[in-house]
Formats: sequence, C-alpha cells, structure tokens
Amino acid sequence: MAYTHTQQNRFNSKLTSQCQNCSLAALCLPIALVDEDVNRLDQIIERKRPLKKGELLFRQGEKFDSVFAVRTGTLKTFNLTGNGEEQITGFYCPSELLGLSGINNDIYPVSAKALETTTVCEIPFSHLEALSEQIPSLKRQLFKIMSRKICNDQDMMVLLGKKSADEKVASFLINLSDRFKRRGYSATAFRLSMSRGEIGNYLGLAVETVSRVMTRFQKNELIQVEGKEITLIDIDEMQKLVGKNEDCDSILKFE
Amino acid sequence: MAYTHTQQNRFNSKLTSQCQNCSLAALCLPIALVDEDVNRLDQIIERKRPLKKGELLFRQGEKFDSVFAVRTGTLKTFNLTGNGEEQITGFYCPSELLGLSGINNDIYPVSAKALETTTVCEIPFSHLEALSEQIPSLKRQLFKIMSRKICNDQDMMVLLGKKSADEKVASFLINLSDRFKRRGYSATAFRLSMSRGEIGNYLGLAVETVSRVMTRFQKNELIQVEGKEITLIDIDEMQKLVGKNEDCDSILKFE
DNA sequence: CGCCCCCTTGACCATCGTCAATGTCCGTGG
DNA sequence: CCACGGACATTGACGATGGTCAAGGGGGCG
Repeated sequence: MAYTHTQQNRFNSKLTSQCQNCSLAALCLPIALVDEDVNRLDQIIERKRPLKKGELLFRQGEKFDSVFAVRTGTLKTFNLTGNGEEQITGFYCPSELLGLSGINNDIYPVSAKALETTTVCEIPFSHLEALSEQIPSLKRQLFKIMSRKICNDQDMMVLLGKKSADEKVASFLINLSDRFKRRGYSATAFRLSMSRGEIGNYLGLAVETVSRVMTRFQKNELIQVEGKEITLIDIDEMQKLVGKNEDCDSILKFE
Repeated sequence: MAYTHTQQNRFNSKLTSQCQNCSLAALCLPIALVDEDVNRLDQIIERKRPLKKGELLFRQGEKFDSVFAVRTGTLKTFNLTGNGEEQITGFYCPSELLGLSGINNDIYPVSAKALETTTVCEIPFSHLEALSEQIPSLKRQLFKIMSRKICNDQDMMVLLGKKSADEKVASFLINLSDRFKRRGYSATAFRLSMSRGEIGNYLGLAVETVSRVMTRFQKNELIQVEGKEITLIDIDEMQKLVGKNEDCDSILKFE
C-alpha cells in the first residue's frame, strides 16, 4: 500500500503535480490546499495495485471503510436485483470519487467493478473524517462533493423519468464529453469503455434501442461511431436535443 | 425567529420531547445528543411562520443559506425545464430535511413549494457547519443524511429507469407508507397531499396512467381509494409487486 | 484459427402517452 | 343558498415509442 510514498516525500513538487493531474483533482484542486495540507491528505491515501477488467473494487453489502478516487480507467457501480440482474447506477472516470453512498449504513449499497484496467486511490473514511476536522476547507469540500452528487442524481432522475431514448443517449454522450473535457481530454473524440448493454442498462433502455439511436445519430451526422470509439460531430445540435423535449421534432425524426 | 425559546429553556425536557416528535427527528434522534448539545442545536434554528398551500419556501437559483426540516405539512421540490414545465424531484414529509442540494453551488438548484399548510424549521447552514465542528456526532450525522439521500435517489433512478407503471405506483405508495410509519403515523391509511398529476410527474407517468393503475389496484383489492384518502389493504402483495419485475404476471394482470 | 461476446438490424407487439369527453369537488360570487 | 367556473380525476379510444424475439455479422482474445 502507498508504494510511492518514498518518492513522493522526497520530491514534493512532483507530488503536488500528481495530485493536480490525477485522481484527486476533484478532492484537492477546487480548494487550493497549501502544500502542507496536500501532504497531510496524501499521507492517508493508499495507492492500490491496478484492477484488471472485471475485477471488483468493493462488493455490495461489504463493510464500508473507504472512498476511492479513480486515477486511471473506469468503473461502474451496480447492484443486483431480486432475480440476479445487474442494475448499473453510475460510471466513474478518472478524478471522480466513488463509495460515498456507503457512509449511510457503513455498508456499500452497490458493487464497483472495473470496466478496463483501472487504478484508484483508497481513502480510508475515518482518516478523511479526522483530517477534515483539521482542515475546514476539506470538510466543506466533502459536503460539496456529496451535494453535487445529489444534484447530478436528480438530473439523472429527470432524464430517466421524462426523456425519450434519443434524449437519454444524447445526454449520456454530452455528459461523458463534459467529464473528459474537464479532465483536459478531448471533448469530441473518446472511447466508450462500457458496452452498449451497459449504457442501455444505465439509461433504462434496451441494448437494441441504444444501438438504433446511435446508428440514427450517425446517419444524421451528429456523431461518428466506430465500435467503442466515438466522435461528437455536432455538439450544438445534440445540446438542443437534450434541452428540449418538445417543439423539436428536429433533424432526428426523418432519416 | 425561534419564538419558543423562552419556554424551551425553562422546560428543558419539553424541549427534548419537541425535538423528538417534530421535524428534527431526522437530525437529532439517531445521534443521541446530550441535553446540552440539543440546546446548542436548538439555538441556531429559526421557526418560520407557516407557509400556505402553494407558497414557495425557496426558489430555484436563489442563494443557498439554509437547510430546512419539515415540522408539519408537505412540500415538493421541482425545477423548471426549458419549456416552462415543472419537474418534481421530491416530496418532503414531516421530519425530513430539504435544501441539501444547495450546498454544491451555494444556490438552490430547485424550488420548494408547500402542498398544504406547512411549517418548517430553518437551519442556517453556516451555523450548522460551525456547530458540527464542535459536535462530531452531528457532523457524522450530516454526512449520513446526505449519504442516505444519495442511496434513496439511486433507488429512485432504478425505479424510473426499469420499472413498469404498476411497480412505480406501488413503490411510491409503499415508500410513503414507510415514511409515515417511521413518523408514528398509520402505515396503512393516509392522505395523499399531492395530486395525481404531481405523482405522475414525479414517477415519470402520465396522469391518466396513475389514475388507471390506482383504479386497477383498487379493483384487485390492494388498496382502497377515496379521493386523496388512501388505505393500503394488501401491503404484502404490493411488496411482492415491487420486488420483482418479472416471473410475476400476478394478480394485477387480469381484472 | 475459432469461439464467444458484442453489436446491429428487422419484424412484431405491449405498454404507456395523447387526445377527448365526462364527472366530481370546491371555492367564489351573485 | 345556489349557480358557476376551474382544477382535478376518471375513463375510453387510439397510436407511438420502445421492448422483445430472432437472425446475422464482426472483432478481439485465447
């Protein structure tokens, strides 16, 4: 655990830049910790060995003790329904935090599985809580992260409840685009690390519907698809599509 | 503000029982504050004049500064879509906290409107945050409340994304029932303070569908409906209906 | 090289939304 | 007190969106 501590402590500036580029951006960057604080935060973090595709980071029902920040790769969280089917509740990209829903009952209410080779930082929650006593801005930041999660989930609820298949898929792609952009990656060309089936599961759509919508988007020159590689060609048009749910029998209706 | 302080300080046990019965249960009860702490919490709380049906507690886009605990009555939170339509994101019963989603951007991302005459306690967030410095169990409780909200929202996402109209309505009724039960009210007979339209909006269903489902539930003797008064007759059967989404073309399929 | 999983496409059908008509309750004002 | 208007609820008929079933193609990994 924490196999890079030695180097980090020796090259402090390197450490900082690590935190800026990496998984902890969501946690550290917005609050401008002083070096000393970054150091303290860094010391409670354990860098775990990489997960291979399909490996579980934590399992539904397990005792909660840490939250995790994604460094590289992607994960999905899901739970299993009565009949053993998977219900995907979220995808997590680099710099994003997962595991927060475990605070409630000291148990993870979902499982988390790597969609590809993935590395994460483990942040023991008890340590984080203790540290947040000493660094007020850290505590406030934690509240914000949880609050933001609540906001995002509510947007997701609206999406699931009220939007058409087209709107769901468009929203999903734009959402991914935004997340990549914020990370400094291309907002228009990226790789979908999840399968069509997983997208459909997440969006409340059948695989076939996801496939059909993406094909149609392509025909209408909104996107360019090639397997898992995707390019957003006309983001503006997609944005419009997402914003409205009526008065907009737009471009997509006729092929 | 805090118009009962004088009495409360004189009759401390009365104060405690107030907090136990009332809106603050969600915040206070699970953490067994000592009297002194209850007192400190109580001092930052402002009891506002009652809201009449239709009045707004806070408005989407307004500066965030407080969370609210419902004392009596019900509220809904919603936001407005591009075309001016309402998107209901939650209903809040006595003892429940609302406003947490404002922490993120220091702005309420939704509006909150009273569905009937409603009283709330206002809890200025800055004070709450400061107080949570001094009472560690209070801070932990805040984390828990937010985490629980995340869990609930995720259940809601599954409901919206994957469930049939029957399952949605059944879940909704059982959810309300549980909330009333926990409050010490009847779990089987209660009044729906929201309209069918609002239920539909919340569940991602048309009014007509809500109406039809409830009529069918009544025919099948799962519930008894009389306007806004509702009685759950066969909760077990409803539970089954909610749990499964297949292998269960049950009682409801034929009328 | 071959298997398996994932993706795509088509045909069909169920669920649920839309439209329209009618009924009910309630508050307001004549 | 009753008549009226408006919001809410119910019910039926119809049609569209999207799920299901089935078949076929393609790509990656052993």
